[in-house]
Amino acid sequence: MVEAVGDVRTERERRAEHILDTAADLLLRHGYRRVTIDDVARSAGVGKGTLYLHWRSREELFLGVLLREMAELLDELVECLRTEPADVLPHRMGSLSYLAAMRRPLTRAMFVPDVDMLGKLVHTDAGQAVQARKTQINLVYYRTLMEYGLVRPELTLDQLVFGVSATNLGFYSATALLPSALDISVEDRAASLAHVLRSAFEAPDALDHPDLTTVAEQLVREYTRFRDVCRVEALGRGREVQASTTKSTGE
Amino acid sequence: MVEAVGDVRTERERRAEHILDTAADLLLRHGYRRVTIDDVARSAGVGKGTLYLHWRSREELFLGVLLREMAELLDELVECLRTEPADVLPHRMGSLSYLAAMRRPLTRAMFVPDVDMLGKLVHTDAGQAVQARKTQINLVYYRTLMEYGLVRPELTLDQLVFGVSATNLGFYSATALLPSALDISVEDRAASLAHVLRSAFEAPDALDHPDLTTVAEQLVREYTRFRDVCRVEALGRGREVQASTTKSTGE
DNA sequence: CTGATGACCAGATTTCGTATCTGGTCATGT
DNA sequence: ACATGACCAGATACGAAATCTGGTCATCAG
Repeated sequence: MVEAVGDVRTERERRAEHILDTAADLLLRHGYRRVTIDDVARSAGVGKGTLYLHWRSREELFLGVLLREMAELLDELVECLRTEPADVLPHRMGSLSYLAAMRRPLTRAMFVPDVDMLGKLVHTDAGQAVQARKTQINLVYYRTLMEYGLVRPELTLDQLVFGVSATNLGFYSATALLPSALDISVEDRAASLAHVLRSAFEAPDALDHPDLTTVAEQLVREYTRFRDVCRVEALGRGREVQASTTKSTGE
Repeated sequence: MVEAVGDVRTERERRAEHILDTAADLLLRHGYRRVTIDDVARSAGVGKGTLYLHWRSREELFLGVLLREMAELLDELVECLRTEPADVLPHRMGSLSYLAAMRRPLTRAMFVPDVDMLGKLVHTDAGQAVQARKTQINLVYYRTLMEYGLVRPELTLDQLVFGVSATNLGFYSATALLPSALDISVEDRAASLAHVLRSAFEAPDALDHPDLTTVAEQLVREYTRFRDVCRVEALGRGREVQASTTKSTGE
């Protein structure tokens, strides 16, 4: 087993971050379809092969960009939860997520979805895997809310998950699909979403719930963990050193 | 002016309906992209030119199919409203519409939207015009509800329109975009939509409102009128007899 | 004379072979 | 040990020729 020197590891990370910065910039300016590996390498000032030292394919590289974006978004949410525990409530979480996602072009494109910017990226198998992850963390969220009685007691978990997901989907898609949505400010749209989520899914007395802080802390823990996973995966595993020739038995 | 014998007019209509039947069948089986004007004419057993006696273009013909489908859907809703005035309430209307739309492959494709079946049809200018019509009739519906105090009093018309539209959009899109939606029956999805619409937009005492029957009747009138417009437009205006050469002054 | 028809045409679409581009590898250099 | 860019196969873009199809209208039937 190799215990690398701290410096080396950090250097790798810095480079990976820099490449992601470049890729994000190009992605934003030209769209997934038009940005080539060579473009990214040249703009980042590294050799093309170097990219493959971090990510196994073009797809993984750009997925890394998206993952890092998600991580930043999670950071924002965690920050909110820390300063204001009541933000765990579905209607607060919902509108905060909506606003945060809409503020960032890349996440907005991801949710809307902007086919011109991200193209087929989200529809690849790896892209679906990311979506699945998001679903998974959401499930944790819903389950926790339910456990602590913050949602309407008459709802089953399935009903909650489907209902909230469908509702959110509608508001996210509205930007692109409802022409009338353009006449309404983002804030008003977020407020509308909050209203729907609160009245349809939130327990009436949720705001006065005694365990609000506990739930918030628990969610902060979960989200932080998930954010870290996203961060790490964003930087790429590179080509796993596969002991092919030498049967290195751990030395 | 020509007052045609009743028979002739009916004959025209019968033919138009028959052509629409054929077109609908082909549309369902092969999709908009693949069905040609010749296919429809041949299958319907009429000359190609005959189609242009009813519709000005291929696009209008297939839009006719959709319009007739919408008319049938409206018929269903009107029937519900007649037998049960309480169905005017947003949550009832919402789930009834959802169920009716999902039951019919063509309307489902229209709402979902199934890009393979309808292709670019809905995105043409004429297609957008149909959408605009739908928006318009919806506006009438919302305005009426508001006028009679059947929706939450704190909501403005804009908030109501946007909120309900976005919510609906989410549930309609869920079929295609949320993988988890497939594990839930159509009825349960409709029930979920109803729950959201009721709790978010409906006045708490709406069910006991004294004017429910009046509102239902008014809506029946509006919807019937709209349905008739759809029916007529579905059969096509054909080439308007444009007195070009002869200045026919009624003779 | 009215109304239906299908041969006809221009423009759109598809096909298919060629040329270019690009993701990914790896021998080489540092 | 690690970074690099020349290199290659397969994907993609391109373009011209061939085919198809929406729409028209001269012609014909009743």
